[in-house]
Amino acid sequence: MTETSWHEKLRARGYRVTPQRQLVLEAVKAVDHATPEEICARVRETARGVNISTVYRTLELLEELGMVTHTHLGHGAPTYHLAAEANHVHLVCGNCGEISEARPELVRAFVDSLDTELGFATDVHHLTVFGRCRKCR
Amino acid sequence: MTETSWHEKLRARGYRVTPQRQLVLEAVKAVDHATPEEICARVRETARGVNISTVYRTLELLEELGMVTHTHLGHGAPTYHLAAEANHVHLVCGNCGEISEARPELVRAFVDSLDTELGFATDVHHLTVFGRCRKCR
DNA sequence: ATACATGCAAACGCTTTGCATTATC
DNA sequence: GATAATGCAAAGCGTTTGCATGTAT
Repeated sequence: MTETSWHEKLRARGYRVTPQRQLVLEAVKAVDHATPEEICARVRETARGVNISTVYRTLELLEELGMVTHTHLGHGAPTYHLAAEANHVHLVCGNCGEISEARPELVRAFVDSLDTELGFATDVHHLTVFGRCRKCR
Repeated sequence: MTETSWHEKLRARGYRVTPQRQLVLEAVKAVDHATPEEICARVRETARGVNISTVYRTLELLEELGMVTHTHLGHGAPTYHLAAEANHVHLVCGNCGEISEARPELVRAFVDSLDTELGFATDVHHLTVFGRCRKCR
């Protein structure tokens, strides 16, 4: 998505283009798999502060617009990343905590069967698989 | 698992068999997919109270012993159920909130491929798939 | 000028922790 | 009797909300 097109997307829905919203989106691009706190910290490295509640409100908005998605990788805060880059699945090791990614091809058959057999449309972006990695099993 | 065998399992590890621990396990059996609060409430229907912090400590213990597992079905508190009954996968609709279950056969090929290709041993009990149900897509 | 967006602080829901008391072993 | 488990209350973390102020349109 180009710079101008998402500005228009905001305005078309009655939302405004603000520095904070641009900064948060930049931070999500820069720091993949970042928590709201981390995004807030990242913004503060380059610009004068953005409030944590603004970060939450902005992430909610960006998610509604389909620009970012979030995933729960552990017990704590969720992590956000660009929707465009979210075509993989996360594997989280319950023992060592390592987070790896599985290529989308590995998931396709599973997603297809949920669709054809149950009519369920999987949100692959949001899919996280817990278990044990090669080293820890 | 028989009544006596899990008592021995507790004692073998230096844990004690207490009324609270038995009540919490009974509640997990009785109310499938219950949150800690719900488990606490359920116990209070039949017995004199169990403190919420004891419920948390007990669920952690039962999970460590491999007797119960938990899953995050939404944004709120996790839900607990018997590990023995956890051979299905949860499908959560992000629109209407409906929670359904997929038979383990539908997941097997996916789990197998993660195993053979990446050496990752999936904890099927913990797997929750977010998306849109038939009615909401 | 008119909303919408922000910052701040307070409240929130869920969970964990410290410590004195109680109960199992 | 020794030690683990409980209850209680306070604190913790992540998140949401109300409201006055600021700012994009």
